[in-house]
Amino acid sequence: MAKNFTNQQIAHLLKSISAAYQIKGESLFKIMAYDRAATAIEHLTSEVKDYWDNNNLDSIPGIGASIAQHLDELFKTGKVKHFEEVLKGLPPAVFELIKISGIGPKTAFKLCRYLKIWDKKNAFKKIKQAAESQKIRHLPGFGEESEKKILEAIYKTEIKKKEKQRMLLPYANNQAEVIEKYAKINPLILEIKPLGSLRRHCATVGDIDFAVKTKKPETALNYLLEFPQIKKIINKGNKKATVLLKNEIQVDFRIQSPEQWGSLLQHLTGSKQHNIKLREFAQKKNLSLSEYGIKDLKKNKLIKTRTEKEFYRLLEMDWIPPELREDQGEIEAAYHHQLPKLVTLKEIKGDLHLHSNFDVEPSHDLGKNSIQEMIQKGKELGYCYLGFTEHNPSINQHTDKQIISILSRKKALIDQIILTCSKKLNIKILNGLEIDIKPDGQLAIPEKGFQYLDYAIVSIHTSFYGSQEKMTQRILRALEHPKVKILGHPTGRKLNVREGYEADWEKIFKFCKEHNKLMEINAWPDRQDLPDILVRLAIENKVPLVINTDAHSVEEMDLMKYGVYVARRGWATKENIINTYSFDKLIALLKIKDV
DNA sequence: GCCGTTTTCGGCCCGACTGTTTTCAGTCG
Repeated sequence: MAKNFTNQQIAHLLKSISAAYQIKGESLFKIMAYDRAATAIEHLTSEVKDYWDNNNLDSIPGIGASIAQHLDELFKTGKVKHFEEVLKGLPPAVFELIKISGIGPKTAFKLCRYLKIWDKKNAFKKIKQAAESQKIRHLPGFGEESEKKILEAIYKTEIKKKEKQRMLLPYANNQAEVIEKYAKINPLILEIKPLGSLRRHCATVGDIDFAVKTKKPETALNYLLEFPQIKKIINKGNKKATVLLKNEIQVDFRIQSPEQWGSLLQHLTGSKQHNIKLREFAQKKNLSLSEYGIKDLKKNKLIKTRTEKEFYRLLEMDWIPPELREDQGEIEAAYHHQLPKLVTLKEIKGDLHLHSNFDVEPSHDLGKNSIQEMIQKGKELGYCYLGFTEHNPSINQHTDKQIISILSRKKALIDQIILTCSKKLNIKILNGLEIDIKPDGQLAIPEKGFQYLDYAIVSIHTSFYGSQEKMTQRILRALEHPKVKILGHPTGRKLNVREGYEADWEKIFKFCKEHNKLMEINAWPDRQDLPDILVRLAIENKVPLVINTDAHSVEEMDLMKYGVYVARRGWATKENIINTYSFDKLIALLKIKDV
């Protein structure tokens, strides 16, 4: 009987082995190999167990014959003899303590040994007590400073555990703008740019990294460190500094001259995996890459680059949009000049998921603004069409007849608006509805109600936690209705709140492709759903996509860019995104009758 | 232990900062 292990568990196990080897002084490359295998598994989009079921564990990058064999044993028997050997004699507490930032394997081992801590349980607490009662400073190799650092790291880890949250992208964006504004007051700072996951437009952001262009590194850095919102300077050198803001956000500043600006941008944008792959690639050409430039190892000469484009060009590559820099094939594509032309915000021609304040008496939120106000805003955004999709009237509080009556009233209003306002503004209007998918896959309006709609979005808003098979069937059943064109916020995830539900996406994608149903990329900050990884999978399966804001007010119609970012991270081009199409092409594709 | 557009052997990304130590190891990104 095969045992099941999650990717998280396996990654942690491999990390522990890597740490154990580090303590035991094994070869550095073996340590790295295990560490890489662990990281690869953390970033995997499907389950390791599925690879094992298909007998292709070693197709995971970083996993070769040896680790594959160990994992095979793990799935078969639930344990690995070789790993047990490696971990033998080491306190399990070590693998808890390395979770504290600043404590690595060797430090953790020393602490466990000197303080006689063995068990995993309470390891954290015991270290904290030792630090608080100033016992650590007297241990060999430790001092007052390191004790203080350990204690601070523990407090920080405790906070993190409690909050355990990364910032949502729009929030991080706003925070970064405040710092940028402060920096730009100083004329010695020629340019400042937030990089890292913020520049790659990841859904969530951990720390904020800034690159700072200046000819006066010391003065510029000192000025930045006087930013009034800084609570504490964590570390400071000649070239970089790390600070903690009063709102607990960690910010890194990295200083560079204009001559080496390009290489710094590249270096600090990451991702780590992208940079590692890029440097390996460069190595084969006898080049060594760093934040300082490209070093020709034969001539022992450093080539400096002012721009990022130049940096990639010297590697014979096209410039890679930051959203793609995740080591998911973008380096190879850039080298062969086959990068996709990613969709842009400018190319978006309409928004098909909007909630006005027309009172459909729904069970979920009503919008704040009138249909007319939202049309006005759509015009300002340069859109050609809009779709109004309020939630369905609540089924508990209405009879079928009442629901039909509400829908017919809304259609009458829309028809009237089309005749007046929308004609005048030359913007097309579609009359839609966002309909709940009931637990059995039925839709929450009576069949007769559909005649008043141009199209429907279907979404799950309740009962998220069924089995994968049940959820898949539920979604497929809901998509069957001919008026249903879009699956709204498909995975149901809420960042920092809940995971999405389990479903067989390949199966759903296949259905969508065959029946021309659109998968939504919902731009709402805590949804960003479909997630980027599934966007890519959907595109590979030739599923048409639509980017919608789900706006409940005119202001929220501005959120479209965050949906575009998600699409770009999923390698989407204009052709993949249906709301870059003209209105005629759109209704032809969706088989929406003349409107 | 992994991996292959020179390689199935012999390489393996690169540098900043810190603390404790007397020149560097450990950790991080």
